[in-house]
Amino acid sequence: MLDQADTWLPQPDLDQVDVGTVLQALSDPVRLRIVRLLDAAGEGSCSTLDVPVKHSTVSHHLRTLRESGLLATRLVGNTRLSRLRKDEMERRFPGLLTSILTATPPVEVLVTTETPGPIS
Amino acid sequence: MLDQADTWLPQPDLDQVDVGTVLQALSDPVRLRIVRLLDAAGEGSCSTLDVPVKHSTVSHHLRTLRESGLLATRLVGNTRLSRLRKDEMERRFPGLLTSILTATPPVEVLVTTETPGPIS
DNA sequence: CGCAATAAACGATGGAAATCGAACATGTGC
DNA sequence: GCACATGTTCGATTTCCATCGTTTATTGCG
Repeated sequence: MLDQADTWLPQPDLDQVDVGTVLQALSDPVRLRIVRLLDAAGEGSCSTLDVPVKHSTVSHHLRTLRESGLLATRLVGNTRLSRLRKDEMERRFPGLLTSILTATPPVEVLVTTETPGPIS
Repeated sequence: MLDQADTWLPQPDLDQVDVGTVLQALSDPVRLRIVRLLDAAGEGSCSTLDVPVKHSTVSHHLRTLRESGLLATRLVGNTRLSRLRKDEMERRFPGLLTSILTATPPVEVLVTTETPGPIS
């Protein structure tokens, strides 16, 4: 492993990835959290990601994210370090990932119903 | 025809909308198509949208999109014209809708699945 | 006042996906 | 070699949701 370059899991060419596939991958709350964690940490593995599901489920989500083009996974010994394909995603879908990662959480307000006009 | 202002269906305040909710709404292919059609046409109703599902299903999707903050629906007679809340979405999630609406379809590549043999 | 048109509300159903546990594979270190 | 840690894969289960047909409500029109 010392004198050898990293090996990577197969990943799709982003030119052949549809934006609907990416949105589908990001629609799951756990996967969205994984994406945010990876953006903050740079890299992460199945066991280091702090998500409220079991390891087998995390593995499934990481596979989904990788097959949708969002992640790149490199094999280091016994662990698999995944990272966001941020630059490539930015070239393929400019502004998409950035807008999601920089999105602020919703404002916590008690009374909410904005009704522009009377209904009945 | 009357001198009365339009009435609108209730819609959420975008400040209280989570980006995950929007991604969830956009993850469905039919809803993504509806969003694109509305972006192109400006406005549309349940019967004018060209989607491959029944009207009741379109109604359900329009409701989902409206409750996620993506659509505003105004009542005109017995029809309901929906439009994208594009400007508000741009302020709440800068770049998100734009990146999705301007996303190019995946590149169609001719892939030879056979082994690279001699060209006969 | 009926009648057609538009669309939402309702209930049911089929299929897809998330989740889990167990089994299996692989690499690490003693 | 053996025990342990890390992850994937498989099968089963369960939950969610897209879809549909029907019904209900409202509007517009004769």
